[in-house]
Amino acid sequence: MSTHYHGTKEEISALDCFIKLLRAADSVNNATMSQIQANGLTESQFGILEALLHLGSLNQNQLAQKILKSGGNITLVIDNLLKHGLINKEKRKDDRRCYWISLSDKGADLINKLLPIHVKLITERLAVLSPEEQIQLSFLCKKLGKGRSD
Amino acid sequence: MSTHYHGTKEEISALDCFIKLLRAADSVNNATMSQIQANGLTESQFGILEALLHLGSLNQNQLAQKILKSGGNITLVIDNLLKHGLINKEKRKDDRRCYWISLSDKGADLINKLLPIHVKLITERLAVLSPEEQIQLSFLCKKLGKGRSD
DNA sequence: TTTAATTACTTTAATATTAAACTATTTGAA
DNA sequence: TTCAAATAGTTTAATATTAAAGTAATTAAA
Repeated sequence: MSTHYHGTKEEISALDCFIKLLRAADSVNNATMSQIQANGLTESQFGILEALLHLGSLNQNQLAQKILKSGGNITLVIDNLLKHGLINKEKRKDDRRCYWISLSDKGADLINKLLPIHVKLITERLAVLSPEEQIQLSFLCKKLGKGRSD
Repeated sequence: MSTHYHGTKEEISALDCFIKLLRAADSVNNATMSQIQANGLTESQFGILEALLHLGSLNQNQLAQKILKSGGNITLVIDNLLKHGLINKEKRKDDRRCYWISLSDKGADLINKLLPIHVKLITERLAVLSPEEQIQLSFLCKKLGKGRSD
């Protein structure tokens, strides 16, 4: 257990920071999952409903960029949301390559019901940090996110 | 686009912080992916090889806890690593419910080759933060991770 | 010692996820 | 105008992921 790779101070600090970052993100995210699952949704499905609520009708490409998933993935998740009657999908008249994806009444009801609880869960979880600490964390994360390759 | 849910200041701050946290974690993580994929591994496979290098032989339960995945998932990923000849799996003599999972020579060579590059990629990515900022971020993330439900 | 509870792992069914190859449509350039 | 390139979405093949139900082995309790 001590023959393997050992890093410099810089590397140890970076790795430590990285693993804590992953765990923290995972941890807060997990706090929202039981709510979502209890309502028969997956995380991706919830993400799409949320985007549609905030942004109105979108095509699949726009959704893919919003929730950072591949086009093929969106096709499938949209399909599952359709099966559950939570969204509408209609071919655009002005560009027949695209579809307008929008919330159905049922979908709008559901996401409007879930979102306040979702926000509350996240807020409670983040409340272990003071307002100043939250601003600090946002700042540091923003800096890290800058290197995005998409 | 303005009929939907609007939160309190506290909620807005928490949501903003949360989304940035997710994006940052995703972003740094993605920086390591091409290395891993270019060597024919998935992220989970890499995680298991890494754990085995650091900790020596483990059973599947221990691996599941290490990489925070379900037991069923471990069964599958172990199976795929076996197909690639990267690990060994042998029934324990003292407890025939368990298996010892360990690195094969091929697996050890691979992870020993990849890990230094992996560490370098993460360190470079984290270098946008000063040492003090990294300590700050670790501290804040640790606080957030405390609420883990596992 | 026999049986009940626990533990380790597997299997199944459903969904997710991606890259890559593909179809259909639109746009733009010769 | 015509055809090449770009764009939107689908499909396929491979892997991941989980919860829940199932099998096998061990432990503990009656």
